[in-house]
Amino acid sequence: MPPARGDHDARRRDVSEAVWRVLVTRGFGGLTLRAVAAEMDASTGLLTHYFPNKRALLRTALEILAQRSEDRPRRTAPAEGLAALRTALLDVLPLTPESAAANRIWVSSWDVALADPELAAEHAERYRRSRERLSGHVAAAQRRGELPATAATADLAAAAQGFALGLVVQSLFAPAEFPAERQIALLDDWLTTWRNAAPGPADPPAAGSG
Amino acid sequence: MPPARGDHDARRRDVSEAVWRVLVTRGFGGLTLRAVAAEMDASTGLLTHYFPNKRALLRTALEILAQRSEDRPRRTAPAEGLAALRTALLDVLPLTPESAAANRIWVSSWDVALADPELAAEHAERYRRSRERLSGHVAAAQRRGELPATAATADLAAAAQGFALGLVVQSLFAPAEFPAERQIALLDDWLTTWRNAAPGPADPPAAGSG
DNA sequence: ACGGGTGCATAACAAACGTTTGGTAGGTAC
DNA sequence: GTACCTACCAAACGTTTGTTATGCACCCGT
Repeated sequence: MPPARGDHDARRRDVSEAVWRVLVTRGFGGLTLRAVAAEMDASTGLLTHYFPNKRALLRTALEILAQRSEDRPRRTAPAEGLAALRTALLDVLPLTPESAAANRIWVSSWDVALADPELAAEHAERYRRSRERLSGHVAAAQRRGELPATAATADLAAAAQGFALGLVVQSLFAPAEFPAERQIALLDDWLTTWRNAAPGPADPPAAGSG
Repeated sequence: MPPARGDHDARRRDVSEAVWRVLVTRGFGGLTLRAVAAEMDASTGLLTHYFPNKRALLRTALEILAQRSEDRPRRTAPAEGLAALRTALLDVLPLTPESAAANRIWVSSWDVALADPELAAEHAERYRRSRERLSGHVAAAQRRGELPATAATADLAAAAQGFALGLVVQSLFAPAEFPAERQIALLDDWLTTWRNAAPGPADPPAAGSG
C-alpha cells in the first residue's frame, strides 16, 4: 500500500491552485512549469511527478477552472423559471474580484483551446452543457408565461449565454465602465424586455425576413 | 533616398499577412518569429529588419487585425436606425469562413491583451469606439421609434455589442450548432424583441418621461 | 563603372523552455 | 533490520525562443 495515498490528490490540488495563481497574473501565454513551481516554492520535478507533461497539467487546469465555476457559492437555489435563469446568469458575470479573475482565465483559455482541437472540443462540450442547463430554466419560464413560448427554447438559452459571455468580455476590458451594478442592470433590462414579450401584445410585423 | 521606398510598406504588409496566417492556425501561443518567417519563406533576419522586436510585430499584428475589421467589405451603407444596427452586428458575426478566421484571431488576442496592460488598454479603446458607433445607430433607431426611448442609448449599445461578442464565441467553439442562418435568426429575434418593446405595451410612444 | 547604402540571409548568441535523470529522505511491509 | 516504494529535489539534457552580429548582393546617384 502506498504510504500517503490521500495526500496524492491533495497535492495535485495544490499544484492546480498554483497554476491558477499563475494564470491570473500572466495568462496562458505565461504559464510555464518553472513559473508554477516557483509559485508553490517547489521544483519542476514535483510537477512532472504528478503530471506526465505540460499538456496534462494544462488540461487539469482547465478542469479545475470548470469545477470552480460549478462549485462556486451559488447565489440561490429555490428560484424557478425566469428568476432561476437570472440567478444562473448572475453567477457567470464578473461581479466580484474573484469572479473577475475566474472569468479572466476563462477568456484567456480560449486562445489555447482554439489552437488545439481536443481542448476546443472539451470547451465546446462545457458550453453546450451550460446551455442545456439554461434551457431548463428557459423552458420553465416559458411554461409560466415569463418568456415567449413562440421562441425556441434552445434559441433563448443560446441568446442568454451569448449575452452573458459578451458582457463578461466587455467588463474584463473596461471594468470601470461596467461595474457590478451596471452589469446587473443590463441583464435585468434584457430579461425584462424579453418577459414583456411573453404574453405578446400581438407581433404581426415582427418579420424576421431580412 | 531609399532605393525601394514603396516596397518598404508593401513588405511590412507581407509580413503582417504571414503573421495573420500563423495566427489563424496556431493562435497567439504559437506565434513565433521562426513560424512567421517560414510562413513567408524568409528568414528571421527579414522580420527584425522591419520590426525592432517581437512585441512590435505583435502590436502591428493587432493593428492589422483592427484595420481588417474596419476595411472588410461592408454589407451596406444606406441603411439607418435599427436596420443599420442590424447590419453593423451582422458584419461582426462569423458568417463566412474569412470572418470566422478573423474572429478566431480576435478571441485569441484576448489572452495576450489581458496579460499586458498596454495592449489591454488599446483593446478596451477599440471596443469603446465600436460601442460608440453602435450608439449612433441605436440613437437613430430610438428617434424612429424602432427601439424603446426609455432605455439609455449607451446601455442598448453595450447590450448589442455584448450579444454579438458572445454569439461570436459560441459560434467559434460550436460552428455546427451555430451556422450562419441560425446566427442571423438569433440576432433578428433579439432585435425584434427589443423593437416590439419600443412603442411599449403600457407606455405612450416617444414620451420622454424622466 | 563604381562606391555606399539598403535588403536580406546566415549564423551565432544567451536565455528560457519542457523533459529526463540520479539521487536522497522517510514512511510502510515483512 | 532489511527491502522497498513513494515523494521530491537538484541538476542537466536537448530544443526552441528572441535577439544580435556578420557578410553578401543588389540598386542607386554620380
